[in-house]
Amino acid sequence: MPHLPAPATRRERQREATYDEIVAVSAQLLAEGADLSLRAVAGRMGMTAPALYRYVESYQQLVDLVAFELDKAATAEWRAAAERFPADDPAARLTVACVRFRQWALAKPREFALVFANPIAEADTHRRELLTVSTSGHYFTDLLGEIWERTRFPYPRLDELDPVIREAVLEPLIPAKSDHIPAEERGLLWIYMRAWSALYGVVTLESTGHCDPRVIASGQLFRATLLDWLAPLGLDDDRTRITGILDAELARD
Amino acid sequence: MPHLPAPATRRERQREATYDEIVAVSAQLLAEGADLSLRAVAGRMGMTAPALYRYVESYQQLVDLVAFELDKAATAEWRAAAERFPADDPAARLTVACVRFRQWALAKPREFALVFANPIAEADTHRRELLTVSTSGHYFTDLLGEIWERTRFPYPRLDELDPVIREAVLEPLIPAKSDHIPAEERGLLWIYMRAWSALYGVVTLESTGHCDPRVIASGQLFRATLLDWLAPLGLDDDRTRITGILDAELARD
DNA sequence: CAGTTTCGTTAACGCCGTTAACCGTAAACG
DNA sequence: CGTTTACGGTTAACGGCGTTAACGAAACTG
Repeated sequence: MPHLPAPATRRERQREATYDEIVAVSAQLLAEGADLSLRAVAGRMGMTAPALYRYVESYQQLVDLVAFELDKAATAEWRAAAERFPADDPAARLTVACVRFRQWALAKPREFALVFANPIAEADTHRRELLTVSTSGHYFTDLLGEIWERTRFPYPRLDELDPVIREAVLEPLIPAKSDHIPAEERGLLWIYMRAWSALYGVVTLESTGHCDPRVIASGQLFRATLLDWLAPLGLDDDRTRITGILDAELARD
Repeated sequence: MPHLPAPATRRERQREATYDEIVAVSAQLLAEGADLSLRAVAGRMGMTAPALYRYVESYQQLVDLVAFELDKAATAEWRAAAERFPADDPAARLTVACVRFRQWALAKPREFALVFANPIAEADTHRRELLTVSTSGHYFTDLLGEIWERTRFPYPRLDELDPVIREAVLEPLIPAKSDHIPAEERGLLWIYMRAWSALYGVVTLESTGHCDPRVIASGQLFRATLLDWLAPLGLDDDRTRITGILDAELARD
């Protein structure tokens, strides 16, 4: 689905194709356990390394590009899996998406590290921007919003929030991100941050392996973390149903 | 405090000193923002890179060694700060230790990544061992145990735990770790894992910068995460007092 | 003292990111 | 249409990396 109508000139089409190939080859390298390097990518494309500098201005930018695309592709996978449940059941969808997120992180720890554990320096504005356009972030935020529309779970009013947090939810770094949420409801974003922090924590812990492998294999830590969030999201009534979906999804490998 | 009485022979003493210098120089390099490399370490010691192979069998092992020692040193710092509160106030000590852990992670993200975000492959037994001897892990476990001795907060009985988790808490990977906890009380370790996962999550999120910098600066995400754990640890009565300590410690930079 | 182990050296291999100089060809333009 | 420009590639080279091999001196051991 080409959202950009038609890249007009032939050169631009070719260039776009080369970008796609760079990403594809990079993903392939990572999947094989090799490490991502300009020379390896170029080599597999039948080019020499310096040629890649026509497309990317540094190794770090290649990493960023690949990370962004991996995030996009992975999110599409989770979304597809979640859509086994109807659109009016966002709680079920979020459950499935979280499990798939974890399974992706466990199955592809190198990719996960690239996308989610890649350190971003304080000053680096460019990479921060990429972060705020994160596809997965948008998806999880949307699901949380849809849940709220149904359960109306409580979230802090703006005047209850710490001033700095208030500012941060009112004017996110990239405006486009949450334009659709009216100012009075921005307290929702605080819930999102807190929930994301919990999810991120347990998944990163497991994906990087800083944990007893048996505990990881059991999935209990992840399960318990997710269940803790049913109540805050107003899903107490759905508890047994969601738990069933969660366990079924975990069992699916 | 040399726990090994006297390294006996002169050679062994020299060797030990060289190890210490390797670690010291490595820490120095990291602190300067340079990256850790065999050549850089060797160079600064007035040696050539291959010489380091007499002490370490690979670059990864150098990283592990340095990570272990950084963890030890950092834990000593947090412990020293926490000991501003008396031994019979483990809740206050844990609060301070957690804040100091976070501040260390924010001030030295490279060191934090080395110690806590370094991916450990499933199969790699050697590195797993190092992990289970983690100094910081011991310290936090101990503090949690001391809190339990006072508040007797509830934890799952062994027969309530998932069988895999039961096995994991009964026979930790390295036995020496929690010998002092009687079998019936091993459910405590489950609480430890859950709390550690939450702490690890928010600190990793902040340290790697995958977050709005203003949110990080405010410390609110971290604060909220910690406060959520007061109730489960039976510290509801101490809530205002602990909150005060937490805020004071956060304000201390 | 002779023999052996320990700890360092130099040289070299094959990677890596990055830069500079160069060149054919495809697009853009008068 | 021919000319010019800019794009997308090349080769060569620099400095840095982890790692191995061959070698030597100095320190311990009997």
